[in-house]
Amino acid sequence: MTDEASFLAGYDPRDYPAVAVTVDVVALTIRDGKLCVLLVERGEQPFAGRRALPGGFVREETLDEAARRELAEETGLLPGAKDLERVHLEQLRTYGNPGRDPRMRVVSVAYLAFAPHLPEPTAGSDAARAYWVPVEAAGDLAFDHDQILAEGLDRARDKLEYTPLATAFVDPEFTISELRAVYTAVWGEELHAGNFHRKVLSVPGFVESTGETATRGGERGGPKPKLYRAGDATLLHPALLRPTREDRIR
Amino acid sequence: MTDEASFLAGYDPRDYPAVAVTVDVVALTIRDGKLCVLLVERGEQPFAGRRALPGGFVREETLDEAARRELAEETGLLPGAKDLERVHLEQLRTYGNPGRDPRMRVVSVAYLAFAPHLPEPTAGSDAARAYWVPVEAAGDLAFDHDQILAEGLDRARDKLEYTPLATAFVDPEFTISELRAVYTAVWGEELHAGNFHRKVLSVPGFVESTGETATRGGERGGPKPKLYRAGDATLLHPALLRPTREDRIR
DNA sequence: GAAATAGTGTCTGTAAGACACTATTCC
DNA sequence: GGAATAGTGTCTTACAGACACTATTTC
Repeated sequence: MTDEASFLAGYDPRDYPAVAVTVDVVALTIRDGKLCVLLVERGEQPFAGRRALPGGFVREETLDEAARRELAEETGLLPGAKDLERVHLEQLRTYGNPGRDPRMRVVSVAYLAFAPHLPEPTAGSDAARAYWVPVEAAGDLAFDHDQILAEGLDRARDKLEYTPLATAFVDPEFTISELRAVYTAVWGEELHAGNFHRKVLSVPGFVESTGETATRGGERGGPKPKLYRAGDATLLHPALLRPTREDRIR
Repeated sequence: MTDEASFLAGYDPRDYPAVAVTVDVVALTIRDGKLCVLLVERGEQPFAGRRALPGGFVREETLDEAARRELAEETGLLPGAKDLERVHLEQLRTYGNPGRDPRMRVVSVAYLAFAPHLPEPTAGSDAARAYWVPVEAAGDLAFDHDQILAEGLDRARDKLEYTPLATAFVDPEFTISELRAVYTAVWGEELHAGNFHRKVLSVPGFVESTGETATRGGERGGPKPKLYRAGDATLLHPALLRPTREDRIR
């Protein structure tokens, strides 16, 4: 019993306690100036009728592919659609406490998705029960999804500081004000417009000018702003730190 | 078929492709001024004889517990030992590409462990083939463990900047020089002793003085340094940034 | 015209890094 | 004594945040 075949035989999955692997997606976008998360209303037990993060079982695919597929199914976007390709996806954390799903042992790999304004998902059949909910109104989710959402929000807030993630929430061409609106929506804090403007332009590779100007000013007045697109930086240096809160340190 | 029992029945694990869930641990420590990782020599197929990260199947336990148990088994430390409790453990990332294990679909939750100098693991039977290896000599591992190790090292280097993680690598009472030695070992860069000293003391909650002084100076001379212990900060503010390297930004 | 916004100028306090220097200890 | 280290002082430069101000645009 030393050849490889015997070891392969020795690892019959039925020898081990059954574990299911799922992906759950914390998909964030900004609608009407508010940070929103994509939720689905569960039609099945357990937690039937409760809201939950979109997710499902992993198939013969990578974990990343599973997350993007689930997101496509729940938003009603076609796999391969331009909108979907622009969605930034990254792994958040894996949740696997025994008992987190009453049916069986389920280990869930949570993903974080950042999207510019996607259409309201009403088209596809799978997506019929999915909708965007402002994060402050997104409590009381099924399973341990409250915790997953909370950690996803923390991660998103952190990453705005030291990565150009905010550009994933806006159109390919954007104004500095639109970018600032992302920060205020995600952080829930007002930022000084003038200082923010200078700061963004001073960070190498954060944004680059398109040379163009918007066709009109703001709805309530103001000059036509210049347009920018995302630069080639993957890290912001120096970082764009949010106002320090003592309680984040201890 | 609308009651919960029928749904539970509907989720018989044998309806789904078999997936195994494991934990793998990137355990880091500093020995002789070098950053080292705990590796095991595999005795079984696949990859028999190759070095790999310690790990194993998840049982009826949380993922965190599984990681700590695996670490205990491979280091030969007793579960519950003081040394083991002082090890800082955190989840790194989950790896689940199809084909990463030739036997079957294996999804591995990788953990990062930071330990002060643990004994060389020669005692227990499981630990007989485990040893600490300087990270620069730790290439060519089994499975996708090279990638896991690389991402673990990246994470460790990042976390030294903005968390008091370095204190997890030293004894409960330590000198500023010992702390600096952690930074130089993990970052692989020399740091200016004077500026480092002042910086560490200026960050609120990073270290606190014990009031004591070491019983003797350095091996090659120098005054008796003061002793410190870890403070109550969970984030360093302002952060202790490593010398900026352009290539980390793009 | 009134109100709002884009973008810039300036000042202040804090922090990082370079360099210098003293005092102390080990060999 | 010689060499290494602990710890502090000082100077320069960079940056964050506060505040002010002008120019431009919408209603």
